[in-house]
Amino acid sequence: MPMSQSSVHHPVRIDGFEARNRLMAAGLKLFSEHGFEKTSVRALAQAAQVNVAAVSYYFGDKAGFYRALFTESVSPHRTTGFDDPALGLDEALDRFYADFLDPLKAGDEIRMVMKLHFREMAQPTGAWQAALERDVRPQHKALLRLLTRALGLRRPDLDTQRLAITIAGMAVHVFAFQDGVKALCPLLMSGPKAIDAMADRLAGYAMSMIEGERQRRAAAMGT
Amino acid sequence: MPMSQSSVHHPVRIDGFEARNRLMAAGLKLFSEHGFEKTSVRALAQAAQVNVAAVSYYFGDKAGFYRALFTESVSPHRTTGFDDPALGLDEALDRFYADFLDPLKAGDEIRMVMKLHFREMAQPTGAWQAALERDVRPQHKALLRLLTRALGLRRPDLDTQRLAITIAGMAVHVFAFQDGVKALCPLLMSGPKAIDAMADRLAGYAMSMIEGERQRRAAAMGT
DNA sequence: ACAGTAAGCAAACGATCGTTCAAATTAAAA
DNA sequence: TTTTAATTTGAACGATCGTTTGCTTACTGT
Repeated sequence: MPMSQSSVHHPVRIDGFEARNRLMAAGLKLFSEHGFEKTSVRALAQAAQVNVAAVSYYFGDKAGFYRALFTESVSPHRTTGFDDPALGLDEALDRFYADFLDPLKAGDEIRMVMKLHFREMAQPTGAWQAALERDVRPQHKALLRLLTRALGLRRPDLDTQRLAITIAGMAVHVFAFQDGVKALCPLLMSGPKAIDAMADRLAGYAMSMIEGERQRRAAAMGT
Repeated sequence: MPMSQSSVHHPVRIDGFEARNRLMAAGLKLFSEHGFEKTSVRALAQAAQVNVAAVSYYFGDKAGFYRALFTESVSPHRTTGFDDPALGLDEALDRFYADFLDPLKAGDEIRMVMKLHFREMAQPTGAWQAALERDVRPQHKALLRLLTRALGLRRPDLDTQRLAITIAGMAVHVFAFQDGVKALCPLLMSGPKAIDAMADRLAGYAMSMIEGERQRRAAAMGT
């Protein structure tokens, strides 16, 4: 078994971590490209230029390797503080969508992490459920707070939930189906400026939706 | 090659087409549940109560079986005629979302077909690309026509594309991530009445978005 | 009645998979 | 230097996979 930290009395050599890191990089690439099943341990070892037994040596087994890769990867969604009461509703939504779509402009790594995550949604192995509770749920709650405040409610109800799910879903959609979007209209998601424009439009859509919901509630109140 | 006629006298032996149909049913269930890779030919044969060789016999090989299953399955999205110019915009959107979300209320079969399709999106094997051109593209064009008319344009531009993608995406989202939605808020998608309510809200959201886009265009025109 | 054919079946094949193991290698510790 | 432990290695194992192969059964047409 590999040691995880260098002890004072018995320092270990650091070469081992490099092999581990190379495996992680190769795993992110291959798993996100071909999925868990179609990626063999031998292909991983060859891509990382390590021995076949390295996966078992460092991660126990293939599934453990995948789990480590999934949990140790940077969380792709980093929309923070958009529900700050000091922000106006339009500012909050602008920040939300800008932060959410930002990884689309970034390099390969984050995009590969995203692909891993969305693969998990369609074929949950349990690793995704943990990520949902840790990453998604808090953002949903924050969005719920923002909407509850914007609609002048004391507590979120079912319609607030519907609105929150849909507002977040618009951003998730362009992430998950960017290949399909590119097939339908290639210009929409190509280049950082197109991404920014999309985020801007999404924020506008959300504003309209919230305003419409406000009117719908007022009308329902009247009857 | 299999040929088959129904026997009148001694229906002891199973008709060839029945074995094929049983394989299709089992394949839809297992493939949508566990994916292509994790579904073995032996598991398929056992579930369909046929011999292991039946898959090769009727479909050539496992991949051919999957392809046949994917293409012969009923197309899950059947939103038709929502872009009829005789319909009002609100009526058109109502019909669009109602038709789109309708399969969520239906039995297991359509739901399994949907799961197959969304699996394909995350891990395209080529079968999905064909379905996109055949099923998705026409609906996108129809939605584009509807929006072009609603916005008073002569031809759709990039912003019209963004609007169309997003409006359709709201419906796709609740389909593709219904498990995630259920994890976040179980009440939202449980039962036919909840589905109807969701479709109703989505139509309202889309109306608000279109109205907002109209105003944004008018404002942009003024500057 | 008898050939012809579609259908069903058990068994086996070759390939690939994930994993294990014992020996070899390396570098730090004593 | 010797000792010790972490790492690397190539080979092999057992299991499972998709597919093929003869062979038997059941039915049809003449």
